[in-house]
Amino acid sequence: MQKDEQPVEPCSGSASRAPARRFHHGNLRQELIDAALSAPDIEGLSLRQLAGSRGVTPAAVYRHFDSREALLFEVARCGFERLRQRFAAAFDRAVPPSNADEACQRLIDLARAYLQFAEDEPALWRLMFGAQAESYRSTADVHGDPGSYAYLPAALNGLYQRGVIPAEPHEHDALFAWSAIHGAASLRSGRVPAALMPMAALAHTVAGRVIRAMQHPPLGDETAT
Amino acid sequence: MQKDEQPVEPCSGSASRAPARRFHHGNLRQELIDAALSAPDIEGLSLRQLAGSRGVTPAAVYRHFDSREALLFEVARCGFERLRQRFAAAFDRAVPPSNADEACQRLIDLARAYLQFAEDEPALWRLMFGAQAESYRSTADVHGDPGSYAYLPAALNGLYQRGVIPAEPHEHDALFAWSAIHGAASLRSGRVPAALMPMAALAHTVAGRVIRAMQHPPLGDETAT
DNA sequence: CAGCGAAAGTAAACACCGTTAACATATACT
DNA sequence: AGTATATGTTAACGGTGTTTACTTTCGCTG
Repeated sequence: MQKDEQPVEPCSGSASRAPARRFHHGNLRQELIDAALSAPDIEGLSLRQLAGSRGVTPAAVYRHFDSREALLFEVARCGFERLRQRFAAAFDRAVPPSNADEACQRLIDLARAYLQFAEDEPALWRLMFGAQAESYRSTADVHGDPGSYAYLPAALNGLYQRGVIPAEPHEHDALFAWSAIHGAASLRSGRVPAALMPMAALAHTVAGRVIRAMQHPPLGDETAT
Repeated sequence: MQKDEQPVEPCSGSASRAPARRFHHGNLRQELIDAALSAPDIEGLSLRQLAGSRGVTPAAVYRHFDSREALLFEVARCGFERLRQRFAAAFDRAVPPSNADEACQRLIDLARAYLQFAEDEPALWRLMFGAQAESYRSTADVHGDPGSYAYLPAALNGLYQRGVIPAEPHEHDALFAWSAIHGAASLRSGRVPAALMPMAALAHTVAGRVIRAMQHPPLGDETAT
């Protein structure tokens, strides 16, 4: 039950202008989202502060969103859109992969994009995948939006087509790959010292091992298909 | 700057007694922790409700904790202790591993314990590893407490000693294994349908593939050590 | 056993929060 | 011009974490 329904919007990005304007300043909804997007602690944001930062009363927010929750939901949607764009940029670097190395690199790039996103926008990342995240990605797929989830299976398929992995990838393979990458990002954004391994190396390590894991039949099933 | 400093306590477990007692009911601190431990949404808990549920005034809480945050911190500590106990139970089933299969099984059991914990106590899990978790595990290692983090490297060492994996495990190996398992738990406690794969199968799949990944040199480094 | 200090509770207040209802104003259309 | 609507404001409600000042009980020591 959203109140505005603007058709998705490019999730702008240019935030923090002068808050002063008189009565109708015509652009509040997006300004609120933008301000939230660039807050150091999105989930901890107070609706009143947020409104105040745009030079507006708390109640004004309710002309554009049903609740604080609904606002954060929209913010999360923008986050997923940003993530999708990063995936697209990383993925389209080499489509289709012309050889095995390129197919591998594509998965590595995907992992790197994911990890980099978590590092670049930790608050947004926490909003999207954190504790209460379920409510913010309820409408969407595992990734928040089916569009961005499609990249991973596609990358795995590329590995299969280029002969890097012997078997056509299953759902389990995607789940495992996704688990490893997501887990790495989770740990990195948590307490694991970021300096322990540079981002690119981490992406390479994780994606590389995921590939290695898929190159052989599962444990306890030595008879390959 | 904790106020009580009771020497760790076994993190009891027996919760929810009758709230009625007069003035000094002698056991409040632990009762508060226990009540929080078994709340459906620990992070969303209101200090006032919590106090009320134990038949006590909000201000009484401050005789035992510096703040709500400090209370949740103690709750998280209990969570990490419970997790450690589960690890211990899973791990000690076969120490030392007498053959390769047992060494593998040990890692699988560890993964299973981790996943099972996330499923059994989702609220506690979210508190420990969720959005604001950093503040709750600040004193501890990646796991919240060095004791529980030691199990994973030990299991990997077992794999090496039994010849399942060719190279002595590095920090990277542990990080990768931990990432995959933690990621799987994260996704499962999130939106990935739990019914997609039964717990035991998931643990087997994830741990199995982690092992497979470690059985061969990293990508781009075909020359084994 | 009396008395006293510390421990552990209460009561009342503060500032802040999300949310709502009633009201005010600027804009857009006929 | 005049009105409907979108978009603001003001004031209030109940709930929150936290503090301050006061009160009661426990445990000790003379």
